[in-house]
Amino acid sequence: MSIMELQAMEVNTSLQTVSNGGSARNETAESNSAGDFELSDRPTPINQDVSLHQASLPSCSQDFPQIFSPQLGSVTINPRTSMVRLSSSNSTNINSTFGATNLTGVFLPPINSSSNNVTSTPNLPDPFTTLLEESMLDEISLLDLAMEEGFSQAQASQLEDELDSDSGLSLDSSHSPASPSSSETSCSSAASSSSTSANFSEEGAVGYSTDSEVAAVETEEGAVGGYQPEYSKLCRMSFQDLSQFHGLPQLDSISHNHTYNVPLSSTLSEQPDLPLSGGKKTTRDKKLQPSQDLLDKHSSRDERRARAMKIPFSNEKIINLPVEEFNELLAKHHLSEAQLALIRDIRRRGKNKMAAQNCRKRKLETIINLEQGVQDLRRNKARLLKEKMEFIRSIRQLKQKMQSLCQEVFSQLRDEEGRPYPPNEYCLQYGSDGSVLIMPRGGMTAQQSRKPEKKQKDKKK
DNA sequence: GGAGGGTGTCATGCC
DNA sequence: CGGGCATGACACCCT
Repeated sequence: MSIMELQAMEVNTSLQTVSNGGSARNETAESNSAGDFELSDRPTPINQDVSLHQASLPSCSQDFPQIFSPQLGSVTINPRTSMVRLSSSNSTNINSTFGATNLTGVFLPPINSSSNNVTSTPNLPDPFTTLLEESMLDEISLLDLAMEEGFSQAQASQLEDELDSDSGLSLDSSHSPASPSSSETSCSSAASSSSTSANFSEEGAVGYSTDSEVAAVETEEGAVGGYQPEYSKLCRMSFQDLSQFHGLPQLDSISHNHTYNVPLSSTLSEQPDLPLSGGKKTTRDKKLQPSQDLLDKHSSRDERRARAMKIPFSNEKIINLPVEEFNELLAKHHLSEAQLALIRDIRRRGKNKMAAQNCRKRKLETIINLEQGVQDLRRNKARLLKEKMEFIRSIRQLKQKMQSLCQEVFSQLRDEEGRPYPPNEYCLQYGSDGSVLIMPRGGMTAQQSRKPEKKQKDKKK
C-alpha cells in the first residue's frame, strides 16, 4: 500500500545534461547509493550487456509488498550525454527495498493502455502479471468455491459488494453464505448445545429411574408435541432427574411408587411363567387386570417381577447399592435361587439401563458438538474467503496505481533528440545496485528502431 | 399402517 | 474372575 505514496510524488522534469559521458559514468556510480532511477537516454546506445545482466530477475520470489516500498522516492534519467532527473522532495534509497528487481514488468504499462481499466491486466508483464494472474485465478477459484459452498450468484456478488464496502466487518454466523438455512438450524442447536452441555456437566449420572418416572416424563413430552431438535432429546434425558419436575402441577397426579414391595396381587400370580430375565415386552405383560393396572401402570417389568417373586427390598436398592452392601443385603435375607437370580438380573438390567441412557446422551452430545464444530469451521471459512476477496481487491487497486505511475514515468522520459520512449518498446529495469535502466522491450525490435547502442552501466545513473 | 424416535434389553468387549 | 461400563443391535412402544 505504500506505493500509494507515489501518487503524491512530485515529479521533477528538469533535465540535467552531462556533457562528459565518462564523468557521467562516474557520477552514476556515485549516485547509485541515492537510489535514483536512471534511464539511459538516446542517442547513447543502450548497454545491452549491463542491462541484460541486470535483467536477471529474482523478483518473482520477492514479497509483493516490498515492491511498493515507500523508499521509492525519486526517478532519475541519466543518459550518457544527458540525464533526465525525476526527483521527489524526499528522495531515498530504494536499494535495500527493491534489491535486484526487474521493474520491466512493474513499470511498463500495457501497450495502448490509456486507462486504468482492470481489463488491461493481462498485458502486464512479469512479475506483476504473474501476481495478478494468480489473483484472478484465485478469485475465480474463490468464487467457484463459494458457489460450491452454496453461494448463489447473487450471494457471491453480494459478498463482493460487502468487500467493496470496506466495512471490515467479519461475516457473522447468521450471515454465513456457506449454508444459510442449515446455519440457522445448526446455530440454534449449537446454542442449545452449550447450555445443554453445561447442564450435563452438572448433572452427572442420570440415575436410575423407574418406569413410572419415565411415564411422567413422557406425559410431559406429550404436552409439548411436535418435533424437537437435539436439545429436546437431551432435555428429555435430563428430565429423568425428577428433581426437575418439582412444582409441575401436571405431574402431581402421577404417583411414583418406589416401594415396589406392595403385596403381589393375584394377577401376577396368574403368570407364573413370567420370564426372569431377557425377553421383550409381550402382550402378556400388558394383559393386566384393571386393578393391577393402577398398581403397575408405571412399574417396570422388573418391578413387577420383583413383586411377583416377593423380593423383600426395592429395585432401587438392588440396582444402586454398592457391591458390598448389596451382598450384605442378600445375606441378610434367606432368598431362593430364583429370587437371587431375579435380583441379579434386575441389578444387571438396571445398571445397563442407566449405561444405555448415558451412552445415548453422550452420543447426542457428540453429534451436537460435531455440528458446532462444523458451524465454527464454516464461519472461519467464510471469514477467510472475505479476507481473500479483500486482498484481491487491494491487488487490483495497486495494479491500477502502478499502471498510472508507469504511464507518468514514460511520459516524462525523452531521448537526446527529445523523442519520448514508447512504453510498448521500452521497459524499466531495476538493477541490484539501485539503478534503474530503460531497456528496449523484446530486445532487437526497439534497438533496430532506434539505432540501438549498448547501454553502459555507469551511464545509467 | 408405515415412518421415525425413544427406550429397554441383550450380547459383547473392555477395564 | 466377577463386577461394572460402553456400545451396537434388536424389539417394542408411542406419536
